[in-house]
Amino acid sequence: VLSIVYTVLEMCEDDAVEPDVDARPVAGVRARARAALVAEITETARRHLAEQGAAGLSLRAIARDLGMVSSAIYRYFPSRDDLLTALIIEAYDSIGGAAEQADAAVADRANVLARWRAVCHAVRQWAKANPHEYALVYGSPVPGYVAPQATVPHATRVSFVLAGILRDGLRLGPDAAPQPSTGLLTDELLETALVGVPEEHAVRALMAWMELFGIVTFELFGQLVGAVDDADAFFDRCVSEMAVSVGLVGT
Amino acid sequence: VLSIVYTVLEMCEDDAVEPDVDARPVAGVRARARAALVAEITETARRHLAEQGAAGLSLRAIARDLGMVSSAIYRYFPSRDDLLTALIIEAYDSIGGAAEQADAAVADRANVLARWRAVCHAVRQWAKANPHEYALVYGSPVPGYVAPQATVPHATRVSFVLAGILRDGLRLGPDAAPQPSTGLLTDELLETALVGVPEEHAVRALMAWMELFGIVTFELFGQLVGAVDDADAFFDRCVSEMAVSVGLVGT
DNA sequence: TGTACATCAGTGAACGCGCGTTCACTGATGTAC
DNA sequence: TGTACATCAGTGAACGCGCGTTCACTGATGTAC
Repeated sequence: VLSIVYTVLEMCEDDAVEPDVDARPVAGVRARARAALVAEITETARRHLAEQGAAGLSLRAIARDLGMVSSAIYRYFPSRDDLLTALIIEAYDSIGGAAEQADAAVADRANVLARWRAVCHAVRQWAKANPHEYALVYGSPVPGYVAPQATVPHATRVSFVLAGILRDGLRLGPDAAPQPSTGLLTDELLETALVGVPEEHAVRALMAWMELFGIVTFELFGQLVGAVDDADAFFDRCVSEMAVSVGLVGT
Repeated sequence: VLSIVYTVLEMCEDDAVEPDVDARPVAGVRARARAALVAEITETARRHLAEQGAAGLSLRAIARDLGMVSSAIYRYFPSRDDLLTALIIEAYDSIGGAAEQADAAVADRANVLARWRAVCHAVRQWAKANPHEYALVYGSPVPGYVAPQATVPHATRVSFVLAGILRDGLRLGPDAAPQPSTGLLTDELLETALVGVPEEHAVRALMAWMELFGIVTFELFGQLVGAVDDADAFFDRCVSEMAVSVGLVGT
């Protein structure tokens, strides 16, 4: 079912990896036109998502916007759900990229507190700039839709950034030995993102991660109205508190 | 617009407050039939919500279930949004009631840790038992719908329970003097739920509140798949950690 | 290099379904004199 | 107590709109000999 999506990803990579695409202009004219249209459809869908949310996403409306007939979309996406999957992956990559960029922008790699703060603020900024994309991936599940396994690596990018900062803060090299299984967390987690992190810190790391998204979600979905005056300052304060509880700075 | 909802609430109260309703059987036969039907509609809507989520909520389907014509619903609810409002209020009251009950069930009122844990677990249990209701109030906003002011008091019930426990833990009487405004939190909050709570504790209380719902949301919406093995034990551990960070128990 | 065939993009019509809301109307229930 | 009138519940048809998906088809683009 997802073959199209994979095809798209492959094509995008092809475009990026193959610089001399003009050297063979004959072959793949159709393929390139196809890739361009897939991109155009996804982009239009992304715009509709941003404007009206996932519920208002309609193949017909997208086709209308592109000046084509609705059935033509089926040449590129086998169904609405596959288009949704493409958008979900895009959203995860977008927020994940924002987090990675914010982390990388801190020159002093040893300043884990600055990196932590940068990433948290980047997540919040991204969410505020893309509320519907955020709701698509971190809000209520779309009814009747189950995210395919292919989305997972994209979904974990933010957590890997945060975990990396924590590991740097704890001075754990990439060769750290995995901690014994705690029963609470999966071996998968303890052997990848949180490898070498003691259980106590691992749990608190997960908590801070959920807290970060809990705060962003509550602010974005309007649950803080009437409770918080200065949302920016409040969030900054929360980020600092979380940095302490996660062990990045001493109390 | 919400007059119907108010009418419903009034009626329900009337039924509860007035025990000798049979003493005046003539007057209000129509009114009682009306109240019964409003209740039936809301109940059917609640069932549909539980089964298919807010997106699948349709006046026509509800009318069909009740064996009446779709336009008849408009005798009781002026629009779909008003029905949604009724459901939102019901959901908030349901989870709020669950929290209050869990708190009240702890006999030893001085054992604030036990009360804290009981309420947190009640919130999670309610969410797991009523995922669509939870998503309705704590998930993505329903597109095109803005919650009227009337929902606010129902929405705050859980937070009042948690705040009450915190205030008991800090041994603050009901006559505590409000703390000076911090600039972060609203005066409204500092003068009601968190009256007398020092700013440091107030911020951490809000954080724990958001964290609680962040955890429940992530678990419910599937974000923890692959990271957590024993969800029950993990949640319990989180609740204990939060109790510490909020100042209910010493480290 | 030219031709025959296969592949593919896009069309247009249709299927079958759903929805919220309005409106004129019938009949029953309550109310005032 | 009985009658005239007003209120209200529920009907049935209609408006106007949307959607995802299928299918037979045309015409253009690529491919193999």
